[in-house]
Amino acid sequence: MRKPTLQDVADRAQVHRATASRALNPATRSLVNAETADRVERAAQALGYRPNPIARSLKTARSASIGLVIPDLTNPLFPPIARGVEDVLGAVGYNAWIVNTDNDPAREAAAVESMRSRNVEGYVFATARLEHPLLEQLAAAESPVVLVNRRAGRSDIPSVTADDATGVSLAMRHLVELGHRRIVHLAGPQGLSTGLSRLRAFRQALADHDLDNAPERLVVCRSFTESAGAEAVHGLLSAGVDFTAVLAGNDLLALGCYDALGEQGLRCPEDVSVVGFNDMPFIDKLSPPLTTVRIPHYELGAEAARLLLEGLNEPQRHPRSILLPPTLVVRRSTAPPAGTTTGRQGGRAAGGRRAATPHQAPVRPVRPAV
Amino acid sequence: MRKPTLQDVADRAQVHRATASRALNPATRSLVNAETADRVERAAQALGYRPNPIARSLKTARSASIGLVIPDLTNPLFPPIARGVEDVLGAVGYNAWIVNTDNDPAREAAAVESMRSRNVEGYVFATARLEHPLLEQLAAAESPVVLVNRRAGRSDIPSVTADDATGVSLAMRHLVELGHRRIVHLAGPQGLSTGLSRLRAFRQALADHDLDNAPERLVVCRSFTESAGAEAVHGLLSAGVDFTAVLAGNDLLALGCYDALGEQGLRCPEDVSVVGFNDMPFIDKLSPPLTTVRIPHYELGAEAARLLLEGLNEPQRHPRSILLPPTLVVRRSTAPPAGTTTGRQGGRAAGGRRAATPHQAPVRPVRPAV
DNA sequence: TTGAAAGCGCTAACAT
DNA sequence: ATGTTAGCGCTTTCAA
Repeated sequence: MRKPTLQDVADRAQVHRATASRALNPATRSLVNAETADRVERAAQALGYRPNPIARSLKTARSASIGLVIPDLTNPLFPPIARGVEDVLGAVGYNAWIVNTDNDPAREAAAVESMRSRNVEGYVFATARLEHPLLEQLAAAESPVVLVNRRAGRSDIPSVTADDATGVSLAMRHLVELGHRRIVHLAGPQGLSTGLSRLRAFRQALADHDLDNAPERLVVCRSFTESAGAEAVHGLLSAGVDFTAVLAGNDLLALGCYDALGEQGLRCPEDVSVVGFNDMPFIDKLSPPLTTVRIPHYELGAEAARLLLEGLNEPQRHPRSILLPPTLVVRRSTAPPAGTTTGRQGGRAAGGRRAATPHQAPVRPVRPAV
Repeated sequence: MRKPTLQDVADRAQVHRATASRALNPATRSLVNAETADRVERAAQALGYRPNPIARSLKTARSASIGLVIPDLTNPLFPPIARGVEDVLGAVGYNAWIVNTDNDPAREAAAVESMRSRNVEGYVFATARLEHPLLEQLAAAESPVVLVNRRAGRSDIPSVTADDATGVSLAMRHLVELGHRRIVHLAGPQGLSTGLSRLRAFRQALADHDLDNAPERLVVCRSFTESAGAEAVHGLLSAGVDFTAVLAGNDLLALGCYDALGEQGLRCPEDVSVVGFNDMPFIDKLSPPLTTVRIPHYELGAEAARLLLEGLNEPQRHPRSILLPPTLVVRRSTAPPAGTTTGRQGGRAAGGRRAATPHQAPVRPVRPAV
């Protein structure tokens, strides 16, 4: 039994296949006599007819699908974004074609070309760098593109990102209210909007709280990875930098921070408080559970998909970018610095969805070792 | 500048487009005069010609892509499998179309139909259940299908899975050598091959080591989730079941086990040893780091892709299934049971790639509370 | 070895 | 309101 085509349906309904096409397409159904349309409908039903999207795509140059470009699916950040994108698209009959670039521009370009040749109607990029020729090129060609999680340098490409400034501000307020004054920032790569904006917000927070902007308490890491975080903290400790808390540019850097502190015999939070960024899956299972700025990744993906669909439907509409509010999730990796007589509750300031109940660490006059 | 078509290339090379097609297709290139072929090649190069896969697919009913059906991308088990599949496929110019089913047969069926209509050439399923009508149906229709991670009840569908029997055996030997005699198994759902085969292997191991097959020390969980694991252990504890170690059906169940033990004030490994299954990302960051049976998920995916490609190229070949060997990764969640005078090294027995160095827990006569 | 012709299944001008 | 016609870009008989 060959798969029925539109011609088969038309034959059975005794109409021309063009009529059958119109009857079956919701957008053109009104052009055809209701009775005829019904007949076609029933014929299609009876035959189990399913339109062939390949043929349709060849004709229309559309595909009901978009490309989702991510660095690497095995980075736990991205699956929730992908699900958000897919769930929104799926609701309107669209699909997402996922590609991993491993941060390789050549792979990215190849993937985009491959998707383009398959008539994807737009792209969601989670790989944006501040300098990003391919994105510039797509934007110049007016390809529908939405950035998610990170932005590009030219700000006229629509994006959906977390409000890093607010996130950093919440985290810093929390630390300051606990009594910390010497806070290190492990900044992410400055070629990424997330790395840059969090660093800027850190500087702003230092100013807001009248804290020293000591250059030695800032480390720009080469990547958002556990090993880069560990390396950074080892460097700080061996340089004898004085600090009681670390604001990590993301959770993986915080993880590396845990590793390095552990190796040096320093305890968290008794000796050093640590705050992460993202609240990635299972990060609450660390010991101690990590205080972190939660970013709603699923919603980021969902909003990005909505923005892209909007762009597809109303191409002339002015591009928008969306900032989603992060929240601080206070867990047990933050506590008053050693030497503090009373830990002050950081609760209200935290703004997190969970109550802020900093672990009351035994007060011990420990300093990061030289 | 319109995208160049084959006709444009043919015009430039002064040949008919059929000739151009032959020249550009490696498989048919030998049919055409070498010089002519070269001319076509250069024309294509000059124009930046890229074949249109949609048109090709409409004509040939092939697509150079396959469907990858997984339950949920946000389960950390699956991204490595997906990468393994994609990397192998990518090397031969194939793509994978990833769909999430959320374990919903209706979604799965819809997804498969959607992929089929897009001419995918085969499927890798990571969602196999022992009873799986859709898989039976695809197998009956001789659609190229390879199962990964889990198998179906009918064993004639090719699959790539871990050798669970060996994995369980390694884990049980490790526990027994540490001195455990009363070991609980948190079994996964018995409708999944992983749940079933690990349970069977557990029973076998009890027999091999002359341990009591006490029914109260077996809990079949409704799902492979943290909450199911916690529930199971709460049940055991409130029923007063006597045990010193837990073999969890997977890492998430082990995680739930940690939660429940913690809530009851029991410590791991001092009071109860725990072994997981999978060695999923970041599971080594738990406190204590989880001893677990490592399954090579990336390789599972890679092998599945190879098997599928093989099936596409040699459809008549007899179906094979592949078992990949797991290894035991001994970390700090396993130790001699309380009351043991000397912890025996379980090293050689473990068979893991890391040396087995069980944490020497202080010996305290603690029992799971009633 | 190459060209001619047909057609994969569908949609959209255009005509009636 | 429906049918006619043409064609999306490619591959593959068939004929020369």
